[in-house]
Amino acid sequence: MKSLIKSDTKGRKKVLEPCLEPCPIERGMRLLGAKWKASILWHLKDQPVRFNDLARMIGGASKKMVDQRLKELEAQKMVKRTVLSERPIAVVYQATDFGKSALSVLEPLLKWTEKHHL
Amino acid sequence: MKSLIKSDTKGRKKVLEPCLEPCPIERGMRLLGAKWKASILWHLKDQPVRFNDLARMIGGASKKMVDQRLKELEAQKMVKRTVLSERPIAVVYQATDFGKSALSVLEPLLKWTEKHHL
DNA sequence: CGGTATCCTCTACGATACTG
DNA sequence: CAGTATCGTAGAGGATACCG
Repeated sequence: MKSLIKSDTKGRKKVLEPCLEPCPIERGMRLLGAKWKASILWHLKDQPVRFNDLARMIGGASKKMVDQRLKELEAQKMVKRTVLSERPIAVVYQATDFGKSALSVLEPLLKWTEKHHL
Repeated sequence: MKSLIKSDTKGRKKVLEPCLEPCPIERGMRLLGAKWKASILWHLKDQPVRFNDLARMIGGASKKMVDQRLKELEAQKMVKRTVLSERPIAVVYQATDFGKSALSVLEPLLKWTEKHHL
């Protein structure tokens, strides 16, 4: 599925692409359905997590992917990035309230998946 | 995102690939998150719909895509295909109870998307 | 009508190496 | 540690034409 963020004309900052699909479920899926996205958000719901720790938690996703998804989530205001210290640099990510609201919306999906052993 | 169905060794019938991700939300998204999938299912929840009608309803998706998603949904037992008549051939698709249960699980996502004007 | 077949493009995703 | 750069590939997805 297509990425949601693009660089602006000069390649400077990242911009969120609006989704124009008429069906709201479809739009919702596009917003949250990217590979690893829900999983990443899930791991950030309870405590702030450092980048490499997160990457390790999501076994299977490369750092590049984790990074990319995190940037999307940040642009979507679902995740907040905090720099704890430079040199040695330390960064943590955590789900915002909005991000948590997204997760709560996915909770039924979680139950459903488990219930049917999928 | 990768397709969920593959041909068997001899290219005969289609087989459902199991998803091995540990996170149930992630798995759920993989099951339902493919492009157009939720949207298609949505249109089949109330009445049976014929193939071409469906393709027209999902403006933007090619027949090929609609066909592909329908086959996945069928393999997942979320949609039932019924041949009404040959020559002229007529086929309808409708959501099974299981398919409807999947939709009900996505209902909160729908509300959430609308509430936040996404 | 309900699909297939073909061709093509694009980009998501992965592996690896590297940097401040 | 927290990323970025680079490169390579598979396959998702689209356009169009065709078929029984």
